[in-house]
Amino acid sequence: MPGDYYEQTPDANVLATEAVMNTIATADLLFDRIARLLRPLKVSAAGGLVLGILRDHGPMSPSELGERLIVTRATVTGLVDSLERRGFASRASNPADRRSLIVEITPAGLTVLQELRTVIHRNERDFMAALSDDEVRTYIGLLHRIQETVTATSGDDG
Amino acid sequence: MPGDYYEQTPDANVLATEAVMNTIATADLLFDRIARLLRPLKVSAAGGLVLGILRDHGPMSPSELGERLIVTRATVTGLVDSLERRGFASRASNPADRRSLIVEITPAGLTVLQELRTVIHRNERDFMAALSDDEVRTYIGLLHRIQETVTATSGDDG
DNA sequence: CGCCGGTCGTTAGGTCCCTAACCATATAGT
DNA sequence: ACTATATGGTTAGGGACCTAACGACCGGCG
Repeated sequence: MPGDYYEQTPDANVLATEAVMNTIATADLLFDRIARLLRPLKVSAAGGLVLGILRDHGPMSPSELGERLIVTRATVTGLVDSLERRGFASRASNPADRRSLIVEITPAGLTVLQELRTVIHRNERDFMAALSDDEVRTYIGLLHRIQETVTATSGDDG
Repeated sequence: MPGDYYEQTPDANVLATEAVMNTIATADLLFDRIARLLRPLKVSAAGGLVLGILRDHGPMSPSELGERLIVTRATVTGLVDSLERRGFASRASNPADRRSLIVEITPAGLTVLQELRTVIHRNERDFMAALSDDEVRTYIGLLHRIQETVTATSGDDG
């Protein structure tokens, strides 16, 4: 079914197409499973990511959060709004720069983060259960090389 | 940076975690590149997917489209709305079942689909350029096995 | 000192996706 | 035949993401 997308085009490279489609399909599957696991905890996957960064690297500005998450500042505004609403993070003004803010994880945030990590770890192992450790290592190596290639590709649409 | 998410939890399996995080990161990267390539054509990645299915398998109901895309009927409503607005697809009523509709690709849709496929194929090859054919085959094989495992995982959050 | 470009966070508006609820229609069970 | 249930598409509402533009503020340069 992924093949539905790209067929019957003269310069089609079926192998590359299948690889790309399957990468996206697999990630969607994993992301969906993780989102379902997190739902009872009232945190989104992105929200959990923010909490993890905040806990592991300490309070920081929305801009820095955006850089680490690789999302725009506008997106961070929404994510922090959501976390603040639920009491998992808080915003404080930065005395050193009146333009900027400092986002911090709250005690409630730390608690939920711990639960979240426990739940996810338990399942991640299951997701990769079909692969041996060596195969997982090979898999990760291939992903890294693809990432490098894609990152280097500025995107020639001509 | 993917490691930021899942650290310092007793039962952490670093290898599995890294595999999951990298899968999602790689897919995000690929998806983003594809979305950028498509933007000038005024079609979203999802919209392109719909056009491809419509062209390769003929007119069909929104429900069937949803099954093929693995998205809900509600999502299909929005996608078809968007395609219809741009003149790339059309809705007709199904004489055999008055509840249901038949979605069809228009000539303009066929044109844009052809452009879209050409642009994407050219780039897909580049994305996988760092890997040999054998490596791509190995990669696809690993993805398939992960997909099967994850699909089989009902999601035990206990 | 004053201006001017750059950065900070937010808002506005848009897309894709979801769940839940709705109405219209179809079909099965009695 | 009539009712119960299931299915088809839409709507309503929400979340994560984007781009573009805004007001507030910082820093450097003349």
